[in-house]
Amino acid sequence: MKENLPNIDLNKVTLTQILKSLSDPIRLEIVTKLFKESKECSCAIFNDLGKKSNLSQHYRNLRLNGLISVRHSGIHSYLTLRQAELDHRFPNLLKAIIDNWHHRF
Amino acid sequence: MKENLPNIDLNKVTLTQILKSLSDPIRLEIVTKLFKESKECSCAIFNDLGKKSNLSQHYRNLRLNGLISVRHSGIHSYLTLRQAELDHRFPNLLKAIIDNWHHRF
DNA sequence: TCAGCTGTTTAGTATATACTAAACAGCTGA
DNA sequence: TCAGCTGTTTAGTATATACTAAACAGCTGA
Repeated sequence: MKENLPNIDLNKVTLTQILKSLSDPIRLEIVTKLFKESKECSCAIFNDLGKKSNLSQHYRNLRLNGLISVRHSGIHSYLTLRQAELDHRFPNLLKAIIDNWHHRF
Repeated sequence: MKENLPNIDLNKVTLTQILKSLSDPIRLEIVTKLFKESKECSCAIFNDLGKKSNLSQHYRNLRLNGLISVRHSGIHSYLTLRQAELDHRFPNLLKAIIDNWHHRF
């Protein structure tokens, strides 16, 4: 049984960490997709964004920077955007970024 | 007479460029200070943030990513946050980031 | 005129980042 | 049981980044 890693304490996550994490197009895409789904999603839905080994590192980055939590169940991994917690620590930030997602290119 | 460089066309600036530029603590500090002053500022007020050669590169980064305009006059350079234009292209983004500036560390 | 000022550019370095390929770990249906 | 699946980790690479020191450009007051 694969252990679920504990969530990062958001009180230790800085604004610049969040901005840097989301300044990568693939990570921004993942987070935006999770936001729009507004529920836990299997990693499988992101496979069109790149190689699995690369995506896995982006999941790790997002987890370590407090943006997502990761749950392992059976063969799959499931990602959840930590939206409520992020809104609590960084009010309006996530929404403002995602609302401007259409200018990502 | 030193030429003033033309401003970057904000329509060509992407969301990820903005986020990456502001993910650096020094640049975030400069932009926040310009926001709070809400007027053109001499570079001199940022000299406590680091070496001049390094700061100059950060000014360049901010200019190339559409965040500031730079005016040269006599011996000094003056920086202006392109707030209205940024708000037009990226609604609410700048404010949301600066409002969370206290969590930069 | 020119010493001394502000800010920029250049060259160089150390570190971080994004990516790939390959090996790997863990799970599950046949 | 085990082949084949999903996703992770490791090793390696190419590029980007942040920084410094030193040279430089342009301006100006004495």
